[in-house]
Amino acid sequence: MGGGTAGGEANGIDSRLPRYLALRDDLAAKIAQGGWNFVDPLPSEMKLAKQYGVALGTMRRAIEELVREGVLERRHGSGTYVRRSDFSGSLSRYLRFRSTHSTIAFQESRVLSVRRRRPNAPVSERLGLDSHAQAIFIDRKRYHDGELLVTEEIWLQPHRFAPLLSMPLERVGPLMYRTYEDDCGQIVTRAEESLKISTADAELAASLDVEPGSPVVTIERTSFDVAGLALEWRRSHARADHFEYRIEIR
Amino acid sequence: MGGGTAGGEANGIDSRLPRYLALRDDLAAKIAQGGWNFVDPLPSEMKLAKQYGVALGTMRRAIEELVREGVLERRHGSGTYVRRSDFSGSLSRYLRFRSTHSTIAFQESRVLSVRRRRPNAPVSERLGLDSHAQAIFIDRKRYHDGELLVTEEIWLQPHRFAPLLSMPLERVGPLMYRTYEDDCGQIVTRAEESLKISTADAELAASLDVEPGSPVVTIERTSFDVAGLALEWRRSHARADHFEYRIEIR
DNA sequence: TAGTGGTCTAGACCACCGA
DNA sequence: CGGTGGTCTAGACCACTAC
Repeated sequence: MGGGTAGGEANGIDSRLPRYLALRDDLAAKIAQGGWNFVDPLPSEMKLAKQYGVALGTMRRAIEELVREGVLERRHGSGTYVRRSDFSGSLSRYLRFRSTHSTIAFQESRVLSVRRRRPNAPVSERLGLDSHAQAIFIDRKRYHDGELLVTEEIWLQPHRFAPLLSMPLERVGPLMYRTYEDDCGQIVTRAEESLKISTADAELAASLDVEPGSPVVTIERTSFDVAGLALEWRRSHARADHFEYRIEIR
Repeated sequence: MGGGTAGGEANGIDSRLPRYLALRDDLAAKIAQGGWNFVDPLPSEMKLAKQYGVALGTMRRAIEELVREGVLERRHGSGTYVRRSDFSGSLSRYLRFRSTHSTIAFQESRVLSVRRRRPNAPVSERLGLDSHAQAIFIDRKRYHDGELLVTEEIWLQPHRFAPLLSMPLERVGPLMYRTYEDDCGQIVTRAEESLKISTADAELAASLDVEPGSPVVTIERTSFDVAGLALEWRRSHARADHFEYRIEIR
């Protein structure tokens, strides 16, 4: 049958979206729920198309969406896989701390605590939690050449990241997003980041080991999963010296 | 005929690329040369497909590439157009200067000079110029509420931006990318940006009207056209107070 | 109402991977 | 070699825009 005149669906999450978008959402939901792992391929395009009762091209387009979003990965003669995000990167990809001369990434990361804690209103709102609900809170510091460069507070969806509470602290860092994937099955696909310059008050100055009044970079980030749920909110304070931020604009 | 077995091409720029990519490059080149304007639509997909001797779907895919890159824009019942870049935006989209309380974009921009000038080696290299060649140099300042917040040096490809040399200064700003399009026919489609924090030396402090030693944000950017040529390199120094940078990571 | 882009189908051949 | 994704075709109907 040609055109949008539906045939025999039944399982679409959505209603008046184009089929390929409904399919995209359906696949996204399944991925967010851990329906497929990182090592085995999804069913082939052909199988998925038949399973959903759509043409191959339509299924391909749905998959293409998720590939563009960095959620899926195609390997030519092999199959389509859930992507192990090098997104873990964003920071490591975009942030660099210049060690005197050369440009080197972070060296050490230390997680000071992981516990349940009630966030304040703005954080609570960003995570879409009830105002009195608890979240998971992580306190973390980053060093380079033994020098403390970044302090971070990280707030997480309480239900999705419960496994972190019972892990030894050393195992939580240093690659948070990797830990999210491996131990909690949560995949971050998108984030919003904002960067400001401020000066260190006494407390921050002490914890970053700089003079009070020194410039400090504050980065706030909200990270989302495939389905658009805010998984994490974090705020990082970084020493402004040795700091560089790179980005590509399209 | 099915499959990649070519039919009757002849005009493709490229050889062993998929057809839709060769088409993309061909269209891109035509756009970069000003082959189509902003107000009239390109020939319809059907016409283009016939003109190039490919199937409609193949031509659509080529166009889709350029749409994703922000070069073309589709308007449903109307046609496909060369996009007037709101990229002009990157700054206005990502950069915000917080005026005490509210978040407002730039207000005023003043171009101090536009002239030929020989860039130093790093800039020269970024623009892909001979080491002794001249470029076009622009000196610019930006104000908000009468307060000077940004000073900028802008270096441009000498041949492509010659029209700027004979324009009244007031007409050059404040929307540079728009000027590039309207008066020079140059469309920026991509940019790389890097951001650092430094402290103002005497000269910079004077020109930004802050105390020497105050924190200053330095943003360096290289901008490219559809074909991948570096059109512009610029460096901006901004007062760190009232400064915010927002970005989405994908 | 004519023409444009948007969605969907069905089926072909090619290029690559892994057993 | 069989199976997977990658490219390409040809043609249908839908949704929108502009006249």
